[in-house]
Amino acid sequence: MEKGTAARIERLKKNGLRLTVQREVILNALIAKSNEHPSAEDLYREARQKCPGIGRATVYRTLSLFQRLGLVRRLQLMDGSSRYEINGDPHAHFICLGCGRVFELEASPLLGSSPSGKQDFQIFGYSLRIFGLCSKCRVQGQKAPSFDPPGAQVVPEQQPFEQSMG
Amino acid sequence: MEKGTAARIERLKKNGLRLTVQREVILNALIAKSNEHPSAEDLYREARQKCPGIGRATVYRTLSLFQRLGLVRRLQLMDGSSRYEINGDPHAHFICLGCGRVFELEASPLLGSSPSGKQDFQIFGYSLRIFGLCSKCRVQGQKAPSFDPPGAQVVPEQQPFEQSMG
DNA sequence: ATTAATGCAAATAATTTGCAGACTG
DNA sequence: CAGTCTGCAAATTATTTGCATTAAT
Repeated sequence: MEKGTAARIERLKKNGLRLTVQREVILNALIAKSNEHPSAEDLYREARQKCPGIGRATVYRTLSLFQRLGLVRRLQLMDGSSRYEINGDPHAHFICLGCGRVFELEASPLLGSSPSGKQDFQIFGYSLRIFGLCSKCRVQGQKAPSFDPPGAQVVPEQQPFEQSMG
Repeated sequence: MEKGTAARIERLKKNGLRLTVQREVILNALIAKSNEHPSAEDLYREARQKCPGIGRATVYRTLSLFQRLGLVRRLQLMDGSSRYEINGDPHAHFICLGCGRVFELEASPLLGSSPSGKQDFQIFGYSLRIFGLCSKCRVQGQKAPSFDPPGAQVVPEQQPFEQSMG
């Protein structure tokens, strides 16, 4: 059994949910691949290795369940697709617009104070995604693309455009 | 012509793109509805008022174009759907898990320092979404739901589950 | 035994694409 | 005019759902 599996299965049982082969296989796939931030499809393919008859619907249902249990966290990419990771400490993500890889930023570089007591809102959680180019995708000495000013959430597609207002 | 339209149309022309009725209508719909954070479908319906023959494909293509031009910003909700807003100053969003409304947090309460010089990454932009309940959706005196610890990106669905590891 | 969970296939939903014709510069 | 844009409809993609069957407790 993979590391960390036991406590998580506990959480299933505590809620009167059943432990099935499929759930265990998906959980283990998640644990094994968490830092690769797999898609549902990735997990489906991985799960199939151990459990060939498993269906996509089960993977989606299980991921949704795990999410509600707080076992996994869903991360949405800019293209609308979703990636999953085991729910550990909250952290920010760096998403490379070049290769699409997701990096974890342990220290949450942007976070000054914790999110509480603001406005009239009751805050449960947050998602901080930082977009840019990783070292491999960044060509040395190349200047920052002009199409994507800080604050914009732009995915480059075909040719970048001129943006200056002047 | 709506306020702010002129400068934005400039940006179109600067890039050798054509100004069409459809683009102008969509731009104006965006300017008018920006703080409601409309969906593509919302904008499609709005655009239809002024331009009945417009097709959804045009709305999507135009939004994608405007995004690449830096005119609009796309915000993804937790259910995977997208909302759009005119690209002004970068700011955080508060997304109410109760009613689904999106609020702007001008001051970006979580942001301590600016995102630069970290790791090996070249940072273009970021997206900070905070999830919780707005004042209307929060029942006075009701305790925070147990299903969603800070850092998790969980949408409540049906019954919440117990999460404690103990 | 009960009743939740699964697999399949069909249904959704949101968005994208191919293409012939319409319109802008 | 030339080339960009549009509308339509069909195609994609990711995900959800209905239902009969299987399996966990």
